[in-house]
Amino acid sequence: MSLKPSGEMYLESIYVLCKTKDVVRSIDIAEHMNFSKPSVSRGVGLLKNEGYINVDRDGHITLTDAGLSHANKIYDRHTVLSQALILLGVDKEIAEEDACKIEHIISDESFAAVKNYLNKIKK
Amino acid sequence: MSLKPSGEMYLESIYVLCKTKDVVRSIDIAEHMNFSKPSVSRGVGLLKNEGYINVDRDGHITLTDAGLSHANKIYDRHTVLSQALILLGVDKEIAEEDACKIEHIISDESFAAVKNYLNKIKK
DNA sequence: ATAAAAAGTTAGTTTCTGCTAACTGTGGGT
DNA sequence: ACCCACAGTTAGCAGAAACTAACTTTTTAT
Repeated sequence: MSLKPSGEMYLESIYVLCKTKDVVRSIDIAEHMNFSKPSVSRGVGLLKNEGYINVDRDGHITLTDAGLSHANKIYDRHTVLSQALILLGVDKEIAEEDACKIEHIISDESFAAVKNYLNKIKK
Repeated sequence: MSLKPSGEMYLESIYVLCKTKDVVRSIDIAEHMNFSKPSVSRGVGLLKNEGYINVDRDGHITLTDAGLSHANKIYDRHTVLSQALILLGVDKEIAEEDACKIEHIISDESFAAVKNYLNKIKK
């Protein structure tokens, strides 16, 4: 049972929310992603079962090592892809949206190539 | 009821098959996509209902104007995206696979930007 | 203390898109 | 004429991932 696109999205949201809030709950994720509470409840349950997050009895969510490393990977993809698109002249808004979709499906190889290109250009 | 990723894939396959065969049937699509006959049967039925293809009583499939224009669009995306990735150093095989996935989800704006970049570089 | 608001869960629905099993229909070869 | 192979369809299953409605449980505020 590997992480699916939707699981990655939840993980990424948790990661982002952790940076600005001291505590992350399901409801915060629901608001951030604009999903219903039951959807998040289910998503969070899966991530917990798969060992990517911990949920204490106050409903406070934290990333495990596996969760953090995966979230880092996805977040890196998000950053690099949106930056690359912006560099090509795409509006920030749209670049973000597209990065959100592409980050889950692009292969490691292609992503590495894009990242490499971006790094070269930035100099 | 707009075209979903899977519908776009069927359309693209039909388009590609049309270029090498004089007649395209469901079974040809099934072989080309490595899908079962019932899956293709359903997919073809949807495309027909939505007005993207015509199927005559011999089972011969042709693209309508709407179908052709959509197929052209997707095929263009496929070509441009895979070329762009190859240019960045990605293996042809992997570039093709990634293009297949990205072509359905990238926005018009981002695609235009990539295409523009590719055209500039090619000169 | 009690009522209301907030958070989370359960149950069941929907949509998408693949699958298998089993059927129908059609055309060719013997 | 008869049987088989090929093409296509029907019916039903599976699993991912969203939703609503309707709980329960917990927290807060008067």
